[in-house]
Amino acid sequence: MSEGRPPVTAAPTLEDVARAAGVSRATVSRVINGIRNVDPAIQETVRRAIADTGYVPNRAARSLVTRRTGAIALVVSGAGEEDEANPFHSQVFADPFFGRVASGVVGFLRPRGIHPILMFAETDEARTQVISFLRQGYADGAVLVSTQSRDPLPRQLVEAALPSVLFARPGEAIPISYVDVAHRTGAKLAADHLVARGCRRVATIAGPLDVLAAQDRLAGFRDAMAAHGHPYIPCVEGQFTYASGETAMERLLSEQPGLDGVFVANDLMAQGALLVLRHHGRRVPEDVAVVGFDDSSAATASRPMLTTIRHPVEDMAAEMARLLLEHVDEPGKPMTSVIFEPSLVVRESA
Amino acid sequence: MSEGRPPVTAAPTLEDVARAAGVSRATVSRVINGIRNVDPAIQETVRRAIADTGYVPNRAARSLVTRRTGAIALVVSGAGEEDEANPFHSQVFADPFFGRVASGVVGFLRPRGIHPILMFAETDEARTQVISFLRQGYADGAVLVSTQSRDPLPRQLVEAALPSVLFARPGEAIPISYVDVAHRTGAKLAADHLVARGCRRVATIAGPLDVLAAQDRLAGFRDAMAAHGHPYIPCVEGQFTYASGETAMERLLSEQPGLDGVFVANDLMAQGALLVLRHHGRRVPEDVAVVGFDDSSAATASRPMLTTIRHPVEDMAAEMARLLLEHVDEPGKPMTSVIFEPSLVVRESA
DNA sequence: CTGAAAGCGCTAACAG
DNA sequence: CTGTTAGCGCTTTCAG
Repeated sequence: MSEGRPPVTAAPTLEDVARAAGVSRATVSRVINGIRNVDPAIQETVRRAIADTGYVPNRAARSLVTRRTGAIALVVSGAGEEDEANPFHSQVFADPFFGRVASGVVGFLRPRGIHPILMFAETDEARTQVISFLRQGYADGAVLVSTQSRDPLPRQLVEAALPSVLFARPGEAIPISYVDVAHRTGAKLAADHLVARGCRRVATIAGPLDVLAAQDRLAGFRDAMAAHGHPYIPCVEGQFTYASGETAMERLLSEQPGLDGVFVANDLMAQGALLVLRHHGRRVPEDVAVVGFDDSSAATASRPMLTTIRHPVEDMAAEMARLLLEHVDEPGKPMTSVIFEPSLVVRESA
Repeated sequence: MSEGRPPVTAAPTLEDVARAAGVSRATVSRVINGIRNVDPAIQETVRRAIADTGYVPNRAARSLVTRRTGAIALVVSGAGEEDEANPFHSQVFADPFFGRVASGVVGFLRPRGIHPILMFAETDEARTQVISFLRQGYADGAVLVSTQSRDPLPRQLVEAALPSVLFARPGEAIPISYVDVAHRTGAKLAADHLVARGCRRVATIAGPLDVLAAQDRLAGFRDAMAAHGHPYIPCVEGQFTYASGETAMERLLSEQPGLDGVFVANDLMAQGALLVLRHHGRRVPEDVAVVGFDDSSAATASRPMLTTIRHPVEDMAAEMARLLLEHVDEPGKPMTSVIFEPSLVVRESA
C-alpha cells in the first residue's frame, strides 16, 4: 500500500519490527510471547508495528532456542496385511475407528493452534523412521494408536525418552501413559443384555486375539456369561474388518445352527454378520440378536441398526492429546492411565 | 555402553561428531548432505563418528538456514454444517473419499521421508490460521482438498505466494496448479450404460450444486442423456452423504414412481438410495438400475454392490503431492493441471 | 578437497 | 520495565 513496506522478497524479522517501533528486539519478543512487564503504551506501538510490517515469527528460529517445535505427531502403528494394492495407511483410513481417534485428537489440538503430523509405522523400518523423525525435532511428542499388542514402537518411544501417550494399554508393561476403555465392562453389558432378552444359545465373534482389546472383550463376555450360568461360549476369531465378520458369521452358523444371540467384538464385523444372517433367512433380532461394539458409524449405517457398546473414542483421543501436552510441558510428570466407562446403546439388532 | 558417550541429557551436535571424527563441522555437514568432493576415507570416518555418537541433525537449525522445513500440509477446506456433536473434521473423516486422498498423499510422500501436517479450514478464522501457519514456516506448501467452489482459501494461498496444489479445479479462475478427473466423461459413461441396459425413465441424484464436481457430473449426465434422445432428466440435489441419498431417493420415488434407472453422483448417496429402493420393494437392478460415482469402499460394501464410475483418487492425490514438491523445489515453475480419465466399473446394481 | 567464519531469526539471562 | 549480549545448531561462502 504505502512505499514503507519492504519488497515482498524478504519476510520481515523481529529486527524490522523493533526498528519500526523504535524499541529493542527483546521488547518485541516479549509482547509477542505475552510476557508482562511491558509498558502498555509500548505494547500498543509494537502491536501496530507488527501489523504494519506484516510480521510473522519464524518458527525455526524460535524452536532452535526454545527446543520446542509446538508440533505433535499422530502415529498409527500396526501390522496389517501389506499388499501393493492395499497399503497399510489405506486400510487405516478405511476404518471408522481411526477417523474417530483422529477427530478427537484434532478437536482437542486445533483450538490450541496445533496441528498433528500424520505418520504410519507398520514396518520396523517405518518405526525407526518415526523415532528418528521425532528425535530430529519434527515434533515434541507423539500420540500413538497401535493395532497389535506386540508392537515394539511404544517401548522404542520410551527408550528414546520421547513424550508419548497411547490409545489402549500397551502389550508389554512399560512406563508410558495411556487411555483406554473398560473392555470387560462393555462385554458384560452385552452379555447382560443378551441374557435379559432371553437368549439361551449365545456365541461370539472375537477380534484378532493378538490385540489386547479383543482379548479383554472376549474374556469379559465369557466371564459374564458364565456368571449367568452359561459356561461355554463358542467363538470365532475375526480381524475387525467387514469381510472377516461375514466369514466368521458363516462359520458360526454352520457350527452352531441353533444360535439365538451373538456378541460381535466390533461394529464393522457385526455389519458383516448381519448381512450373512439375512442371507440365511434369520431375522434380526427375532431369530438372532446381535450386539456390536464401538458404536461407530457402521452401527447406524447397518440395517437393522446395531445395538452396541459405546465408548467415547473422541473423548478418549482428546484426553490422550491432553496428557501428551502435559508430558511435553512437564517432562518429569509421572505416567498415568485414564480408563473410560462404556455404555450400552440399544437400537434394533438386540 | 562405554564412558565415551556423553550423558543422555544433551543430544550430540555436528560439533560433537566433528570432534569425534577429527574434522571440521563443515565436512561433517557435507557428508550428511551427500555433497561430493569429500575424500572417501574421511567420509567413512565421519559416518562411523555419526553412528558412534548417535547423532541426529537438528531440523530447526537446518531449516533456519535453508529456509525449508521439509514438511507439507494436507489441508481440508470447506463448509459443512458445523454442529457441536458433529464438527467438520469429524464429517471429513467419515467420508471415504477423504481417506483415499489422504492415502494417496501419504503413499507418495512417505517413501520420500515426509509426513503431512493435517489441517482443517472450515471457517474464515481457520483459513487465516492456515495461512499464518504456513507463513511461519511450519510447512513449505500445501495440498488442498476443498469441498465447495466458493472456498476463498485457494486464492488466499496464491496471494500469500505459498506453494500449493488443489484437488479439483478451483471455483474461480486463479493461477494455481490442480489435478482433477473428467467428471463429464464419467457421467457420460453412466448415461451410456443405463441407456444400453434399456432404461427409459431415468433420473439423477446430484451432489451439492455449489461443488463444481457435482455441477459437472449433472451437466455431463444430462448432455449425454440428451444425446441419447432424453431431453429431460429429473434431478434431486443431495449433499454427498449417506443420509441425503436416502432423502433424495425418497423424493425421487414419490415424484417419479415409474423410474427404472438412476445415476447418483457419489457412492455414499447411492448406498442410501439402494436402501430406500429396497424399502419400497424395488429390486435392483431388475426394477431400477443404479449407477454410482467414485468407486469408493461404499461401492463394494453395499448390497447389491454398486456399478459405479471409478476415478483414480489415490493416483490423483499422489500426483497432487508430486506437483507440490516440484513447485517447492522450483519456485518459478509454471502452473499445470492434470486431468485423469474415469472408467465404468460394472457390478451388480446396473 | 577441507577448514574458518559468518550468520539464519529468535529467546533468555543479565544488567541497568 | 527495557536494552545488551550471547548463543541455539546448522549451512555456506570464501580462502587455503
